[in-house]
Amino acid sequence: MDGKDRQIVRALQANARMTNQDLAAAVNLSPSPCLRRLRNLEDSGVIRGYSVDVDAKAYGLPMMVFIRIRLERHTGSHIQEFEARIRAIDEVLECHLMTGPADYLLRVVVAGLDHYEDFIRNRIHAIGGIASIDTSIVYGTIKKTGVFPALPS
Amino acid sequence: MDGKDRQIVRALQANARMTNQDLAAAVNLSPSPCLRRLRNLEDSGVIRGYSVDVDAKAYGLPMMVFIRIRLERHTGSHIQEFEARIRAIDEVLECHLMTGPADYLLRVVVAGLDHYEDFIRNRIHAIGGIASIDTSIVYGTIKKTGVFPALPS
DNA sequence: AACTCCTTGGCAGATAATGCCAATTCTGAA
DNA sequence: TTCAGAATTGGCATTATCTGCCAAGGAGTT
Repeated sequence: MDGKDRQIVRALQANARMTNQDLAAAVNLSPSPCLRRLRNLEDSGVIRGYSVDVDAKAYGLPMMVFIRIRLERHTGSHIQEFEARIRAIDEVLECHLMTGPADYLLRVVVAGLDHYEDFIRNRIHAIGGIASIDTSIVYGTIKKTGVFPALPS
Repeated sequence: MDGKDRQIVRALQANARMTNQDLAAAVNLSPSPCLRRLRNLEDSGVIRGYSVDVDAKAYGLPMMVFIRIRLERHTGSHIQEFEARIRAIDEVLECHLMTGPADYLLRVVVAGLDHYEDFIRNRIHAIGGIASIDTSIVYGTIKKTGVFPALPS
């Protein structure tokens, strides 16, 4: 992982479907070594996968919610159980373990308030062992980028 | 935006660099109409762009932080100023306007505690008009997916 | 039933990906 | 400084993919 690899990463974060030729041009390499570096990044796990940024409202999921959750017990088995259940819920796009009063922060997308109520009642509360749930609904997104800041190479 | 478009979206969210032929096979279309649908989704803005999921630690940004910010004043000009300044900060990958006691939720990546202190002092506090800042450091990520839940087609 | 509109599938030329090999650059040691 | 070894690069040829065009199929309407 050197400066060139970081350049490749940032170029792809800005447009992951650019052709290898364009990518090579963007980072001042010829296509061959550029592709080899890319495969290395993929094989070594630095690049986890490629995704697409979709307008959730247009797709049919107009409501985005952040949820902070605190558990009643922090023993290993309760944590394992909770995390496994969370991973299995399709509406949960992200779940992070954090410092602070809440244990977890979840990012969730739903089709509306009805769907959200159903989600909380039948998916989250169904897990059990939850001490508190704190919901914040997203009004709007000021910024959303997948491009990392440049590092002093 | 019909069921087929949603299939295309989810397939690409799972692997945005798959070839059009593979995508077509995955959604039971031939390459031609599949590509046309894809171009439609791109041109209509449903697809905002393509990105790559990179291991931030391997890249050199081992620390991820969520920050909740409340403003002192909520007049239009203060809000515009704050949002414009936030958009210009490379370390801020996401910024959402939310319900609840905090106005904004930011997702930030930094190279370490020193970098974070510099970020708060010289980027965030420099904006002015901020009533409170509440930091939560991410210990680990339980789940992170770009794939939307399927909708009743 | 006939018409129209939208979507699809196949074909062909243009474009891009990728394995191989020689040439170059870089590194470390004498 | 000089040299040897290793890693990286660039070019080429083959293979695979993309993409515009046109005719065919299907759904909905009058």
